[in-house]
Amino acid sequence: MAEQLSLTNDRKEYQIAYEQDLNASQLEAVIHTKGPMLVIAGAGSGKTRTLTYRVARLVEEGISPASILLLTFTRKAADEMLKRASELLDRRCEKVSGGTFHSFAHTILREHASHVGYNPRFVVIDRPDAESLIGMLRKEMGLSAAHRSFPRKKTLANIFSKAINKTMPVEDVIFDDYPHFSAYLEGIQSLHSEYSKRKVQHAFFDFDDLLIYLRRLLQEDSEVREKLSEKYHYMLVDEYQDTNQMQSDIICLLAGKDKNVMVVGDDSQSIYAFRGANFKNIINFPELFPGTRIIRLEENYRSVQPILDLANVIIESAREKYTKTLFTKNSSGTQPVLVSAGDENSQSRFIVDKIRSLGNQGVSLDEIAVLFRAGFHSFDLEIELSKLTIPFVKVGGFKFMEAAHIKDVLAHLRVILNPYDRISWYRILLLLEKIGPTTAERIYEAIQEKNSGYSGVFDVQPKKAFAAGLDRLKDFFRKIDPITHSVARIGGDILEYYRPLLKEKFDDHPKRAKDLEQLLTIMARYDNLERFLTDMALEPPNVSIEDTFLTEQSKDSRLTLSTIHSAKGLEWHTVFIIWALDGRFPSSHALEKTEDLEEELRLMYVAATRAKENLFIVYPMSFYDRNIGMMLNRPSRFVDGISEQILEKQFVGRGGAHLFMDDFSDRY
DNA sequence: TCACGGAATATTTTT
DNA sequence: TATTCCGTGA
Repeated sequence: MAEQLSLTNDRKEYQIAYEQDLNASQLEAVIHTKGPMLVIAGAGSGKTRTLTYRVARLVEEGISPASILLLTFTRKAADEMLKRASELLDRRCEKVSGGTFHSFAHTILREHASHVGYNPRFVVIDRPDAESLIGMLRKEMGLSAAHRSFPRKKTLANIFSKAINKTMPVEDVIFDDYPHFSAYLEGIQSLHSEYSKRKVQHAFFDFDDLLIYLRRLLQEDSEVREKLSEKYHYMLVDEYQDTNQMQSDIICLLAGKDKNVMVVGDDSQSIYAFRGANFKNIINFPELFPGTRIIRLEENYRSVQPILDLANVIIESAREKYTKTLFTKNSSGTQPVLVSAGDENSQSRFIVDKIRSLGNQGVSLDEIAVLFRAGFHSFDLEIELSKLTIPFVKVGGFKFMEAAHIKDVLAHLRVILNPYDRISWYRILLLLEKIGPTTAERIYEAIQEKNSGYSGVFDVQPKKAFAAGLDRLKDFFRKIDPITHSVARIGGDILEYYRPLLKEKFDDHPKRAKDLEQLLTIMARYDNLERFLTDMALEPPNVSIEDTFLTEQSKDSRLTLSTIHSAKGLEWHTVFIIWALDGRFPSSHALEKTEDLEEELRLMYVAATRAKENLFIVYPMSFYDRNIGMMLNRPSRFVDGISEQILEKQFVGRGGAHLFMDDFSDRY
């Protein structure tokens, strides 16, 4: 404390007017210098602002930017904060190390992987890659043939990842979350160990491995650990409620002796427990770091009071939490409404009608969002919106990097760097006419036998059926030279080779060809192939496929459809939450376990606190869910029975009031 | 062995 | 909506 005072007294002149720009609690967090600190930041309480100012403050105090490490969950978040800090202060802030846990792990491991016995030339594989590897193994091991309902590869990847992230054996994950697969326990376990083995063989690191290996490195190599904790003398961690055990361990290991760790989060907004996040990390932090200063940010700068009142009521029933009550100085505003619609379609039509009248009041489409529990909940609404040609974006939908055609192109690049990459060879070979899994396997083996990198493919003797296709592939590989050719040049060659295949494979090839052009522009920014591929896995450009296709003007005014998960941290003038039907939200999957139900509750809280001015919570009055064979007809338990004073009730009949839909399309 | 078609299926997913 | 999976015929 004394030290801190002297610091502030010594240098009275600051470029930034901290006292003016921040409220009392924010200021307290920002000027804190030494020792651990936990900031409990309620929704809309200026969390990002606080982090940004603190980065600037540390730099202004004379701390070297390179010794500050800012860890976030998305690259975008880190970039954004550092950019803002630079605008506040000066360009020194750009030198702060910032990024995701995964990209940080990647950087460290590239340098030190060999210290713990790993191949430093590892390849980072993303989720779909991991899934296809699992899919291949499942087939090889004959598991799907033996049992009709053996889990799908996607499910398997989920199970494996969950086991890692929750630090649990696979067995327990199945027992807890997938009891219906317990009959296949043995098969799943042997598949899992095979998967781990193959990853090591191929030097594949999946996302989880990055964290595991980093932790292991820090645990086992004290020299590296000390070097790093010396280097990153100040750590700031965002969204701490969504960290898992591994991430918390990593922070502890890095904290060094001064423990200048600031973590920021909101336990009430923890919504990733299903994949291993442990919101108790936030509650345990002060125990882990004795002497932690705890600061609460409770003043909300986003929503009107009636919305906060509802949010506070919703979260009140959470069992384990840091208590905080959001308030705002903005006390006016309209009440949130619970809307009961006839059926799914009248729910959709209610939204459409409401959007129309909001449009008349001058609220543009990009200020409105429709939020839901699961991706497919918006299908009916999407149809309705398309009918009326109302432009919308669905976020959390298809990712640019995960599209088949993009992955096809990347596969060609990957085998150049890593000729053992079985996933990519399969992908490349299966594109060719008359080559199926069996043939692909044979060719792959033949390539490996030569042990001469990707040029092993030159010696493969093709059968007549696929000779033409394979010859084209060989020609392509002969043409390139990874040493002298630029990334973009190789990319160009791939495209030339791939275009005919693209036309064969996809009906919508013109659209996809455009995506590929875009990919080529991205490649042009890289001079290192390895770098490019890693970035594509770890920090893919955040464009959805449709985005590349839209004109600039239609981009600025589109309605947002989003899962609640993808809406975290965002805000809109008007928010609709649809399918607020008990059994859908909370999901019927979550009804059995208290923790699961609690997470659903927090999800509702997150959804509600996205709204600035208007909040509509909508549900169809009755809906038959064939999966559980039940009629759902009660509103979500999280909003049912809340008094009219907090939550107004409305009814919309079947069909809705639908008068002026013809001329609607002209309006946007 | 491969290609194709149709049916079944689906919680959420920053990396 | 869009994938994934399986059965069928060539």
